[in-house]
Amino acid sequence: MIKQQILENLKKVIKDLNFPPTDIVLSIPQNPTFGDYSTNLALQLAKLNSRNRRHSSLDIANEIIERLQGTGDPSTSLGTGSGQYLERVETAGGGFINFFIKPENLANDLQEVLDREENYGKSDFYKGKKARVEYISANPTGPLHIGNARGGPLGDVIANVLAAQGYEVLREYLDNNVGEQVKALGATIRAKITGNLLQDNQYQGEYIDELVSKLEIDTESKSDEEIGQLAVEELFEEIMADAHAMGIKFDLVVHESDLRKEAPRIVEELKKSGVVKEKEGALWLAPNDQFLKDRETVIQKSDGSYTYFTSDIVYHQDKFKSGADLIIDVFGSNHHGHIPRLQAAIQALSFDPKKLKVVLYQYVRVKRYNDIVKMSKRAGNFITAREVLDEVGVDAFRFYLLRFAPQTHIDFDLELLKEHSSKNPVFYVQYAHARMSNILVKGDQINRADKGNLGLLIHPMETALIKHLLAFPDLVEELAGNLQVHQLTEYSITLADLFHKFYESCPVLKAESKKLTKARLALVKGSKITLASSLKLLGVSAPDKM
RNA sequence: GCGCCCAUAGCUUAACGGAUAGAGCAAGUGAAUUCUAAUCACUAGGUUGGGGGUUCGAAUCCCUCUGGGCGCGCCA
Repeated sequence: MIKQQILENLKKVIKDLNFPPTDIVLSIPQNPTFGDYSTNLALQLAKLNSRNRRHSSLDIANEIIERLQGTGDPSTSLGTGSGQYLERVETAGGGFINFFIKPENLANDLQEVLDREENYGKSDFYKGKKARVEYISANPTGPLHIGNARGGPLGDVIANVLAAQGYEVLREYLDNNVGEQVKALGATIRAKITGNLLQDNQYQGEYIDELVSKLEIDTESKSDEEIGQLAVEELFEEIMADAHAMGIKFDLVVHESDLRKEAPRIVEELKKSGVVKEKEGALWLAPNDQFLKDRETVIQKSDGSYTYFTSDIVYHQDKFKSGADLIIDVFGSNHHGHIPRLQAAIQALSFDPKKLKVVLYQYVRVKRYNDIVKMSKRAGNFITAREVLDEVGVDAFRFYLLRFAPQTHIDFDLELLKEHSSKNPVFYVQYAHARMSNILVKGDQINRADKGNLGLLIHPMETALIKHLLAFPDLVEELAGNLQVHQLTEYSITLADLFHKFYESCPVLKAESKKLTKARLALVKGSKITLASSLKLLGVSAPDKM
């Protein structure tokens, strides 16, 4: 691959020139007049290289270029003579180094995509490493609502990306099936059945009525807690069904009722670490951390029972004990206060808190006639994930929620929902895939005596498309590190865009020559491989017809 | 009061500290002897909430103000 060779040569050159080692970024500039690949290396070196301040970034850039030109070996040389890869290298913008690659050489790199087929974009970089990804983990006191449904596709795609990079991934869900909330739900249902007036702090909403008719509970013989447990079991099943409808399956479901059994043990362990103190008859996690000093948290209540926090410490200890190298929690933003405490507990138990990465997402807000709908399970005014899912379909649902960085506050316009679904860019992307499939099916039927030559793909639209295809493996690798998986939607939209443009300007089956048809078919195939891979990571279908 | 997140075109939003801030929707003008018009080309739309600072370079980092979301010890 040309990009890798340029990187290697740059690395060698900065070593030869005695510059300090630095990460070299070789990116595809948005503006093609800045070359096929570009690096800001000289600008970075000028900053690092204070002892050599007489060198401006432009001087450094020219020095690097001069050295590159002289590397000699034709196969990897950056010389611009015949048989070599580069058309030219130039400096611009005060120190950027811009590489212009001969289009036919760039086109030959397409072979890599064709050879790897559905494995394109996968790597075994993290082979032997284990990752655990927890997501959704919604309270089973009501149906999954659209606000926190965002965590589903998000966690799912993070897991997909990690798996594509070689991690052995465990997808897991925590079912909070015990605690005060369960009693409160039980009390609500009892009140409904017995006809007593609902007090404050009880649950409302139609789903309560549905539960009442579905469960047929005998209120005489059962406590609030027992009633609540029945309800929570039912709701858990519904949440799992909703997750399934979103294309999500879990490898492991952990019930908090099981974690609570280990609560006494974990309290003892924390005591031994010296981070527990007794106050007002309860036990508190009180780590020696300035930031957490006034945020002590109860781990055992004065009545001897335990809290969710205690369960979560047990849970995370299990995750660490299982030998996971990477632990990811996808949480709604309202959990942010929980995180430093959890990290403190992990530290107290002598595990490495750096292995835990928390992805916080903001709740999706729903607008109805320009008003933001406040969503609360207790108030019963939420919009369920299922309503939206049934309305727009799973592909549009996932793609929409995955398009934006998790920390952004999405405002979802409910009244434009239907229209929104047909305008969702997912269809633009899927249409591109259908076009690719269609061309390949037809292309299969024509006589292709000539062997294709990828070097014929030198139209600017072809070059732009090829460059984008070649960037895919780097993207997936990067996402496994930074978890910014929304970039995959961006990538697939751009790929579709480039393909549609290529389609308009470069006839495939009706190209000037059979050879060109063959080469273009290869490009269509490479595009299809790459687009299908990115859609697969997103959990969105790649239709052959639309 | 303290803490976390956000503010980019009319709307929804993108952009490892990089070059002329990029898309889609909505608006306007075009494209059918053509591999799928769920497409393409073009037009219009921006002082990246305000003000300072750091930097060769800031939507991005720091400070501050404004406006919104979320959270803050016996809920989960």
